[in-house]
Amino acid sequence: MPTTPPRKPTERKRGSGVQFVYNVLRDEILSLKLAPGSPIDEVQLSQRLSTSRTPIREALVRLAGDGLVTTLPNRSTVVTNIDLLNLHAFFDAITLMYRVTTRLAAQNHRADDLPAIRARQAEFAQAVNGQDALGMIATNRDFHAAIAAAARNPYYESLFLRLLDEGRRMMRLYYSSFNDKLPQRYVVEHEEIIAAIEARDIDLSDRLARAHADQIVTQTRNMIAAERRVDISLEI
Amino acid sequence: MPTTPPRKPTERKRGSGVQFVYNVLRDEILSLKLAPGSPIDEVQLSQRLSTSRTPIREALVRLAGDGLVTTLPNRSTVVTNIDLLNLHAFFDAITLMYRVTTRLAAQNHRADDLPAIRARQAEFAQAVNGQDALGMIATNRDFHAAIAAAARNPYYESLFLRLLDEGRRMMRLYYSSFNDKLPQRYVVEHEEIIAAIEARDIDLSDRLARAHADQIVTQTRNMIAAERRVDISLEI
DNA sequence: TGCTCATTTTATGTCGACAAATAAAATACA
DNA sequence: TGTATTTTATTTGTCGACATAAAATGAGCA
Repeated sequence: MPTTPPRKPTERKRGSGVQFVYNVLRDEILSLKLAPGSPIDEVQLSQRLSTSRTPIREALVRLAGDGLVTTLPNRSTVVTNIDLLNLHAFFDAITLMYRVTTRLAAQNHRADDLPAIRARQAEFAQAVNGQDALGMIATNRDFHAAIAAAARNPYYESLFLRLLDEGRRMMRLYYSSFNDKLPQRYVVEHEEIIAAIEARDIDLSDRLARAHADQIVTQTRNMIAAERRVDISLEI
Repeated sequence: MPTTPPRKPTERKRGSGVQFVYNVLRDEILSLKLAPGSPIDEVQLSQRLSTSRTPIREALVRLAGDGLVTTLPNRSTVVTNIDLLNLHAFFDAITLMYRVTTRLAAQNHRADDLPAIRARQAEFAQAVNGQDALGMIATNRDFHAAIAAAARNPYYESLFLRLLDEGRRMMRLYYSSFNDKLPQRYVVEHEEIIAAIEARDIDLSDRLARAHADQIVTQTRNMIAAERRVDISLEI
């Protein structure tokens, strides 16, 4: 992948400018190519993406709505940094969303939802088999996003997507301490979840989702704790 | 209250323009002064609020992030209309948020949270005693928002606020069929909730919040059903 | 009269520029 | 040398204008 986004100097359809900027920035933020806390220079960005400041600003406002950037009045907007103080709130919320979306998917899914979910699961399994940790994070997100779509509740879905993105950033941040032994266990759990959804077993779906979420939360916690110990030992 | 917003032709501090426009539009949308589905003319708005189109657009983007307006590409942005198809999803989500925020408030509230909550409850009781239905809706929102703030989970809080606002619009929409006998019952339930939070009784808080939410959902459902019958009879 | 296509019109998306506010630098002073 | 104050510079917030896309209008024709 080239590090510079694909662009042709002044050829872009009307109306796609903002979307383009939004997508580029969003991707760079989630992939930590833009570090948390780093300031965003509007002029520099407008030059890099060869557009005026107006689409940049609009994209930034949207990203601020997503919580991905923070706008300081009259000062630079910065990439929202990951606060380790509210970790508990994050884990609590994402666990609940895992459960609720899976439950509702078992209840509300329609005929063509399952193929979509299975397709995401196939990509996930492929990433795990290929020992592609970053790919696993992304495909895991897509898998659960597909389930959330089948749950047919846009309120839960939007919060869940936001939390999954936040989790993706966190995972990337602490990726260095990943042991790289990607657990086949997650693949199995995903399969069980699919089966429960297909059987429309709401209670089982809930229990599986809860266990799955606890798994992920525990591993993430361990990752962060390990990294923190390294930080501390480096500080001293 | 004057129907035109307070403004002085060209005197406004730098940076407050967007916030001002955002607040005015938000209030007008939530109070149904701007009807759901009605288009928003940027030029007309810029003249009415005596500002340029740029702050208007930025405010509209923010409102779109809140789900209060919907932007149709290359076409007018319209006030998001209340879809009665997803009512089930709405009630499901708001009930869960009532429960979760109350639970967590019981668990996480600090010393100065309760006075704030009690202040909102006093306003609520006053609105109920004064048979001020619209005031009751607004103060009820603020009461539960205060509880959500004490719950110390920004993810739940933001979703809950969004749902409460959406509910406020729905209530206003069907206000005509309100019986105007404002139930003292809600005041009592609020008092019980406060007591449970203060006692840090998580299970009781959850049960009370659930019952309270069911009350509100049931009444709202009845209101809508009654109004719908009227609609149907008018159509025939 | 009714339908299709060209034209006009209206409103949005984007642009470059100016003004104000904050940060940075430079100067004055103790 | 260190601190306070003025000056400069950088960056954001706002503005008016132009370009373009979709809707509204009107002309042409069957």
